[in-house]
Amino acid sequence: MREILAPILSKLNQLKPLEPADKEAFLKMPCRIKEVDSGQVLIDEGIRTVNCIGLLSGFAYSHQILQDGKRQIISVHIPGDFPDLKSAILGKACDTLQMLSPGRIALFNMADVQRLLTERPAIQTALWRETLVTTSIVGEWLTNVGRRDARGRISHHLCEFAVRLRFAGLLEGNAYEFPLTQEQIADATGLTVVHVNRTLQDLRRAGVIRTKRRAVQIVDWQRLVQLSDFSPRYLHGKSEMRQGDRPDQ
Amino acid sequence: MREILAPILSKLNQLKPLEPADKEAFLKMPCRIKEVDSGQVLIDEGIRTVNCIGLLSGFAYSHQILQDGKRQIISVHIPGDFPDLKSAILGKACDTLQMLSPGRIALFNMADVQRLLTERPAIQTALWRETLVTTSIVGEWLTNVGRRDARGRISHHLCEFAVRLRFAGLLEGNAYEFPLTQEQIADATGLTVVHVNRTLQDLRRAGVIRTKRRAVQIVDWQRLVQLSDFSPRYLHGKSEMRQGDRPDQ
DNA sequence: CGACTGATTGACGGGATTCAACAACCGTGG
DNA sequence: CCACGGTTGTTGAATCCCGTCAATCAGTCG
Repeated sequence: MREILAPILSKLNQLKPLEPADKEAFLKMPCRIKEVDSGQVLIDEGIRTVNCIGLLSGFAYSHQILQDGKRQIISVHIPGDFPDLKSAILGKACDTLQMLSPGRIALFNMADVQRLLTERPAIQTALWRETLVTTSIVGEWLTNVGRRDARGRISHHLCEFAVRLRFAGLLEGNAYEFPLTQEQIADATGLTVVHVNRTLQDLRRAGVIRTKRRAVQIVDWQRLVQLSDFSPRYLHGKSEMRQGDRPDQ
Repeated sequence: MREILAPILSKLNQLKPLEPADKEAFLKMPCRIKEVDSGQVLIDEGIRTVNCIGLLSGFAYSHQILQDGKRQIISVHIPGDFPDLKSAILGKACDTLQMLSPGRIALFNMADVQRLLTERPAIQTALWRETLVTTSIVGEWLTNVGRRDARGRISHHLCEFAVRLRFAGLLEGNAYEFPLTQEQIADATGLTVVHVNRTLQDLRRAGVIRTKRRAVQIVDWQRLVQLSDFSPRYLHGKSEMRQGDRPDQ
């Protein structure tokens, strides 16, 4: 029953091994399933949040907008994530959560979640760890934007996304759907669209990647890793992929 | 008794109101107090952590170093913080924690902390919230580095630091000790030392700030806020300072 | 006093931005 | 089926913010 929640449960279980009773308690929690469109706003900045969202399919992103209209993407969420956990626990959203692609979400009532957390400490630990891994990723993005050039920044994002998908069991080969437009890549990397465009061409010409619409194929994983100084340590994935490992192995 | 732990307890209590029993349980937890030097490394990248650190006095920072020697500072910690909570809960450090100034820390055994967390859920919530506020701050730094120019980035840091000190009860007037050297400011803002130096001169010449050694005096708070598009919302401080408020009011 | 760290300055170069088009691609509807 | 409008991707030229290199100055401490 409730197999639709499988991606979430599987992720929680990766973060902290759950006992059958934990899983049962989680699955018994009331929730509403909702189909959402690409571009749909799930949580808006400044909103008081009463629900907690689990992402079942599709991709989402959190971003902030400055007064002068500039935008920064803070994180990208993949199926299995709780993209607004921060807002939910702190009770106040300070960035906007929006879908990158059509998808499906599960809505939980915060009161139910709070009860679950006290009754099943393992689940609280799992969720806490999820927020910590998120912190870790944001920190890595900060390093990315602060200390790498355009090639490195974009390469790093491509690596990270591949490995995250892989940890979540959503990537088999070396090609995947990369749900960001060039403008969104720009807003995630602190660059401009124009420069992202040129840098992507650069990477293609160098034979490192191939792109087709929203799909990316990694041709030379080693080089991509080298260009971006990528090491998956910070993702705290269970399978402990070593640097230099290819995502398709 | 154990008044030395006051800064930590007070911060926890701000994040989540604690009952006397919570405070008592916290204070009864065994801990070791340690004086630390400026520059001392508390946790190194890649280390498995068995202790949990509370910062009692002085300032610390977390940073990552890339292969080519470039460095990015991820966060600055002030008294009352648990600067390595992430590493402690995830069990593995992926950045380096180092003192910015001489100070004093409290060392707790992770096993004791884990026990406390299950016995006193309010404390777990408080600590969880602390990690969430940290995430929030790192996200704001990301926006800072990704989407603001040098003036904005440095101004933003000055604002943030002032408000954080204020929330922690460590700032009365409009002047404070800013524990970062220009090189460290550069590593926090994704700039170079040279450019930080020129930008600081710029801010001084414009009559926005005054600096003397490691001390900063904010002359024109309004302008500093405007330059950096600063809004303290993301700090989730208890006193809900509105934008435009001056730190000395 | 020397040695060291941190702050400052100048000249020069380059990676990234800006502005302003244009092309390709998409789903939609006549 | 193709015309059409909107989004996304692509290109070129000029500009600039910031980086690089290298040297000097100022303060601190043993």
